[in-house]
Amino acid sequence: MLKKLTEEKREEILEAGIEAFAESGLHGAGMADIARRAGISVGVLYKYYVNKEDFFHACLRHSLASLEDVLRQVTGREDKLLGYAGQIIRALQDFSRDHGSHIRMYHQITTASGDFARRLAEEIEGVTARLYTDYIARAQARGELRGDMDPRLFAFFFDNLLMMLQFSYCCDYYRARFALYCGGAVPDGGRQVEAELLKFLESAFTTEQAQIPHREER
Amino acid sequence: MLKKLTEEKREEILEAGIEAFAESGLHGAGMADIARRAGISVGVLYKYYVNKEDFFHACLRHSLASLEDVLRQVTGREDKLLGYAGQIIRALQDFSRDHGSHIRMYHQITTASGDFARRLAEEIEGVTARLYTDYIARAQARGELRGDMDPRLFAFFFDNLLMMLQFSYCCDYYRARFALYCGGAVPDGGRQVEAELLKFLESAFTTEQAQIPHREER
Amino acid sequence: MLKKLTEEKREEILEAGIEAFAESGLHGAGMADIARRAGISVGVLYKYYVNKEDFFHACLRHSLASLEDVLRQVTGREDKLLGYAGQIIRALQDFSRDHGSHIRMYHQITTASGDFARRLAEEIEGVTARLYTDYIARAQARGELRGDMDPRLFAFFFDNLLMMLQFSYCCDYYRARFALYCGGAVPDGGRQVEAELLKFLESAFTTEQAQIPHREER
Amino acid sequence: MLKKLTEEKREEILEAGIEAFAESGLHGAGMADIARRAGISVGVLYKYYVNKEDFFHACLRHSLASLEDVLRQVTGREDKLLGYAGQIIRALQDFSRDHGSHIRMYHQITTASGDFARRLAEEIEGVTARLYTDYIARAQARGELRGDMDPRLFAFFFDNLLMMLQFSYCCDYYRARFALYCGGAVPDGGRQVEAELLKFLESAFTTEQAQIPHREER
DNA sequence: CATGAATGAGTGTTCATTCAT
DNA sequence: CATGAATGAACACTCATTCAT
Repeated sequence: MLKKLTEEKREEILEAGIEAFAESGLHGAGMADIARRAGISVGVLYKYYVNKEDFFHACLRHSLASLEDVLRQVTGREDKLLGYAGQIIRALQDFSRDHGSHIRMYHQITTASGDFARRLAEEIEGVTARLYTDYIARAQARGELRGDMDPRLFAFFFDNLLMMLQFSYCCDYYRARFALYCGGAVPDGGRQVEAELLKFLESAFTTEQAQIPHREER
Repeated sequence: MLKKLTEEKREEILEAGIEAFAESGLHGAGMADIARRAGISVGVLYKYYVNKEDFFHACLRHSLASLEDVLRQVTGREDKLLGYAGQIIRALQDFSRDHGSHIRMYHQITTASGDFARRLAEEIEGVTARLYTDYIARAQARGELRGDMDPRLFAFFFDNLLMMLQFSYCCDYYRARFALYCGGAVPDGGRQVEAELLKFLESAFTTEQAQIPHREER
Repeated sequence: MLKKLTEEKREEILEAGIEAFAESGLHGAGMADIARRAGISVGVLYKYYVNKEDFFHACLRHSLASLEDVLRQVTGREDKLLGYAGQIIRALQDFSRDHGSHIRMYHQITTASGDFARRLAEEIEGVTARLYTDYIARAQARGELRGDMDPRLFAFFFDNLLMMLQFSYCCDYYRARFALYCGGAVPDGGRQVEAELLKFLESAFTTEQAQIPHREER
Repeated sequence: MLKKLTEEKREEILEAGIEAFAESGLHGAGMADIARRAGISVGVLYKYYVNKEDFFHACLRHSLASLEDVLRQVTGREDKLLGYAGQIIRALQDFSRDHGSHIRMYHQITTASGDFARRLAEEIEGVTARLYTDYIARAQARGELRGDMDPRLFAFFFDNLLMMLQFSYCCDYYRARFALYCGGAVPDGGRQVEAELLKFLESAFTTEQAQIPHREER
């Protein structure tokens, strides 16, 4: 669709869009503002993208591509859980540091509703959902993880913790919330957070409980 | 701030606001729409609330009050972790079912930025952050929980899992995401999710690891 | 649809719209300009009319109503052709003088195309087309008009002459064109034009030709 | 004004312009669209024509040239009214069939206003106005036409009927209007319309009335 | 010299907020 | 007091015109 735009300029425009959408959401971001950030005129946006929604999708696809790049490097090498999780955590921490606005945009996207939300969720989460579920199921089959868990739900919990970690690095609200727990901004480049999260995950994933405590109705 | 409004009408107005903000966010929700939902005129809104932001804050305070009611009932009785967590989970599941729009509004709020975000986070998360951190620290001191953990970070992880659970019950995006993991909507009234989450938490919180695996630089 | 607007203001708004559409056409006229002419804000227009096209149709209906008022007064009393035509001509001359912008708007409408044009033509011309055709057919049956004519086509020619007369009174282009024929603006309040047009029509409608001249292919 | 363009390309560009102006009017037609239709770039348009209005005038002059060609062939041979009118009608019918967009453009032009309208009217109608008025005056002097008419006004009525005929062949609105009178599209290549119009004209132009009916004030 | 990408003022439409009734 | 009509700034999107390549 793009012809004369250099790849560089194209990226600059998309990054400007991602920043705007990250700050204000799909509805709140203004095309004029995006153009100004990117150093172009509104006309250019409408030359290459049919409308705001189309441009938004282009930003999303652009961002997903770089996210997938990062994940590909990690998920190639099968590993023990701790190594695997540690690599993913550090990869996502890096991604958060370098592409905070992408994470913020994803977070904005989670406020979507209706069928639009469903399509976005599938587009964004589909890859990791399968990735994590499959890995965990395989590791469970190999006997590396506890047998008494539903791999799908545990994968879900795993991803939940990772998502919240990213949001806590990038989104103002979650950063403030993190500070409430730890009394300050994210410390020491995330080293300690990483270590504690790994502890948390290792125990959760590997320690089988003697028996499921029986609970009657609430 | 309110004078002649009956308490009943006041609640109706605030609930209408919460629903609107839950659907569309602070910026997206329309004052005229809110007035229509509440069966009043816009004039009334502006009589009792100076502007949209002020009204939004009133909605938030109203919602926080009912959330604190729920939590108070649970957190009064000190308990073993499993019992404690189980009670909270079920309380939040109930709250999600009965007040989905409140949860969705909280979620919308997490997209705030700047100092506004900080103040909101403190207002909303302050209570639970202290609650969870203190409980966990005390339980750890009693020797009920593992000693090799940072109680603040583990409280943070604990709250992360609970927040995501609530969003996964109430917000369209997270519901769709949950379906990607579990191949359908939230099942059996959340019984199974609750059970698995408790397993996850119990192991994470009680099982001490032999040694923290040493990791060099990324 | 209108509630608080006085009938007076409503008319003022519609007249402002008619003037704007008369000058610039449906596409060329600006809602902001119309609001300014009517002494209101754009918001009012959009409160009472869903969009520009809807407002345009309201203007058209308003204008057609006043046109039909004028025609009703004339066409009630059946008359000999000359009296009938004379009355219509004078009524339309009056209408042109008092509601020039309406005529100019009709003229703008004739530039429509596609199905939109068809619907407009039926809405605007349907009444007069039937009126004239029926009158002429009846007068022909009574033996007052020549027998060797197709009443529908002659009604069509009759209406053509009337339309052009109105345009020649109201539209700048046609006024200038009229001046080319008569060396000045429309003279003496249209008395002479009326007299000559009646002569033209009377002969055309009443004089039967000896034989239709036979013509072969072009 | 044109330099390197072949005559062929020049015509193609002007025809593309005429079609666009015919469809959408001076204001509505888009320069980019015109360039696309003509298979050139917008830059070329602005190389040879200073702006849209200038280009529009070039289109108009081009069209007038071909219209004058057609009229010249007819009006050379002086003839009796019926033959003269018949030739003109058929010539205009042919022109309408072959150059419908030209007629539609003329029609669009009639929506002009102010001094712009005056200049256009003189440019377009000047020729025929003089042509018809002179012919009729001469024929009247020869005793072929009725003596009790104003040749200028009768020429005006004559041209009115011809203009409307052309519009009724080419413009969507007038086509629909014609259908209201005759219950369908223009029939049989216009043969019947031509015959009836000739009847109408012959009687109107040749039959002298006994006395002008005296009319007092309305 | 042709191209068509870039510009940016202008248009239709929405919505927070005010204020006459 | 309550109402909801009126205001007007803001935003998505278009298109005549320019100018770097």
